Amino acid sequence: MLDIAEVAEKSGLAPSALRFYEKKGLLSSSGRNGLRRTYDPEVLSRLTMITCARRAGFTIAEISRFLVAMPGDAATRAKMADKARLLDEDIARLRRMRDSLDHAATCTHEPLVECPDFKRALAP
Amino acid sequence: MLDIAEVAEKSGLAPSALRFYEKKGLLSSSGRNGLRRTYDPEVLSRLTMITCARRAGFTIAEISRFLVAMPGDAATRAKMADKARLLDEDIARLRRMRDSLDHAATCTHEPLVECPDFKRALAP
DNA sequence: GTGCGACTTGAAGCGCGGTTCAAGTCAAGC
DNA sequence: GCTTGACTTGAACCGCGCTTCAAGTCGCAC
Repeated sequence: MLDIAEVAEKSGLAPSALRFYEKKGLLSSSGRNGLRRTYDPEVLSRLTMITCARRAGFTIAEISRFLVAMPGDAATRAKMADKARLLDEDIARLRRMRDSLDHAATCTHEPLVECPDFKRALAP
Repeated sequence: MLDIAEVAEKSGLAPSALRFYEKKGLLSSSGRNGLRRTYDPEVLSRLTMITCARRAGFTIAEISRFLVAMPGDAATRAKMADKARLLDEDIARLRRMRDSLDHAATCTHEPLVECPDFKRALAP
């Protein structure tokens, strides 16, 4: 069993964030030692997932809905597939942005914002 | 010349957002008709860029720094290249998240969060 | 000249994702 | 038993990216 400081250190999250996630239903401490939360080591992989999902642009509320999903929950499954398609669009957008930035870093247009290559890449 | 309502409609942004961007230095109205802002049609492509950059995760402050970049500004160029490399990481993360969601949509593990395939995809 | 309505301003408010703070509780070491 | 210090709580606060609101100003039609 881990205490909150250990989980914070291993997950890279602040203790306040862990308590915040618990209040929001993303996380549960597995028990208490007195007042103090104790955590099953398994929470670490859950936190990895949560952090990854957050960085992919999911809100706390979305993540908490997905984390309770069961195989029989067709509606949630469908939403996951929908989200995957939205991520496809995000990925395409980020790729264009990256290519524009790569171009911008060497382009000699003055001012940069007027470069036709730069603009074309961003406004398909 | 366009007025704020026209720019709002064509750009898909709220008039309040246009005023907000102007206050933050991302945008400038080209003049006034009395009190009212008038816009050069060229702002539309600038807004397209801004919206794209926002959706790629850039903050207002970052975008405004990039938009004033000149070819001679080596420091800003370098930052653009750095940002492009960060986007590479974001893109990789989003791809993993998308693949996990695609898997999750059909996986029969109970509960889903325990599926080893799902976890492996998210925690490389 | 007198409405009307779409604009103007600054200030306040909101949802998100937390952090910070004050006050209190508890386990462990002396 | 008493201190110490890491935890606990709820409430207040923060930065971001806007939106909303109240009060005021203007162009234009009548």
